Amino acid sequence: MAGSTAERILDVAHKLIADRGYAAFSYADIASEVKVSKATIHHHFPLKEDLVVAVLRRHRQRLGEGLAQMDGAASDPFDRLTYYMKYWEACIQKKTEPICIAALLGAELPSLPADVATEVRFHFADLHRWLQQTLELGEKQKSIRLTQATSREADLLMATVHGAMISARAYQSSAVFSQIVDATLQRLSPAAVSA
Amino acid sequence: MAGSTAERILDVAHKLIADRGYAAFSYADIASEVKVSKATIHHHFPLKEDLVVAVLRRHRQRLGEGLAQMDGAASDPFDRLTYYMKYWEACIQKKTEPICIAALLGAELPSLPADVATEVRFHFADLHRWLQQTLELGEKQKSIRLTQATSREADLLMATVHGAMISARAYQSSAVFSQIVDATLQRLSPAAVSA
DNA sequence: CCTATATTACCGACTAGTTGGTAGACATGC
DNA sequence: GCATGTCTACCAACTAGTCGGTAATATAGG
Repeated sequence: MAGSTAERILDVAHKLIADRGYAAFSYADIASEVKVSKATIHHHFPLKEDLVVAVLRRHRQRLGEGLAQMDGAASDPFDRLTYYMKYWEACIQKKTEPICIAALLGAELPSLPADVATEVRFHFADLHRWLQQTLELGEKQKSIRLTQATSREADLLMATVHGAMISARAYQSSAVFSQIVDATLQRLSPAAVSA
Repeated sequence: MAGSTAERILDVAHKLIADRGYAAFSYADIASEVKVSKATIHHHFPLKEDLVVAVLRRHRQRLGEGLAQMDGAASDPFDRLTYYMKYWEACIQKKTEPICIAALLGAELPSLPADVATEVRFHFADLHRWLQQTLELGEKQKSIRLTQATSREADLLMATVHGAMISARAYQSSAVFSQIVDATLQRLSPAAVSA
């Protein structure tokens, strides 16, 4: 029950979006869970688009903060990537955030309202930027081994993680995700060329 | 206008699912496009679940036929994988089938009716089986280079392709998909170890 | 060949319930 | 007084799904 009503609405909305995507959750669902009336939700977020955009903005801001924090905590770019992936591994395992909502909404993109779609694309751009920068630094410092241009490697990495989230859903197990993360990190590690 | 009414319904349903996922398309959408009444669709597919299960079954059957055909046409497992990926690349580029509906529905899994979810998981299992068999054969014949057990490599491959489909949506360009496919094939190729 | 009987495919009109969204009233606190 | 937050009550539009009925097409049996 922590946080303001608006924040609790965002929390539940985030959870429901992660579960069902855009179309399959309703204001009524949120209302019953947050224990406020539907009208209250409309007071804070007049349109469904507004609500989902707000959820995505918060998600994107948190991502930005998290990545910045990671950049501060770990000097080695390889470690940064490791932390990023292990963070998601923990989320999926503990089911606190079983999938990245931007990945889910990315799949549904053609049917999303324009401003929601824009916000989803911002997330992809943000994540791509961080991944590319991290890979580039790692390549310079020789702590990451690449075979493609950093931009392409960033795309490959992002796709792998998103796909792994979906597979974890399909298999109803976080093990696939862990294995894919481990294999990916091993591929990027300069140490173990053939172990 | 080719095919029976039931087939045309399945065609449009498949297209709409690929666009919007499960919840965001309606019988009315199909009715207006196929130019039959809603009641007609219910006549052929009583429940929405039935319709989507039928779409998935047909999709899975076509996949099976396509893979079997590929196994017959190409003796080299590496070529088979190449054909598989290039097939999707063409679909995405020409927008004939902009995404694998099983991947999209995989992301929406927690909110799907049980029998639809089961059918989605069948698709994952089928594809995994074929990938693993192909990788295993390729490893034996030394036409494919792996660093993990074939089952894990199959999971990695599937996740990469699915994630690449979502990225293509987000970037509104098939280029990302092509690049990811090329990088992946290069990684699996035994020839160019470092080019 | 010619009825009688199913079966299939289709439709307009309907139902019960849900959807996102609105209007207006009532608190609470600055 | 006025802004903020919340509520009940409401709405039009849409949802999946049903109903009763019609036309056409088989499939019989005599």
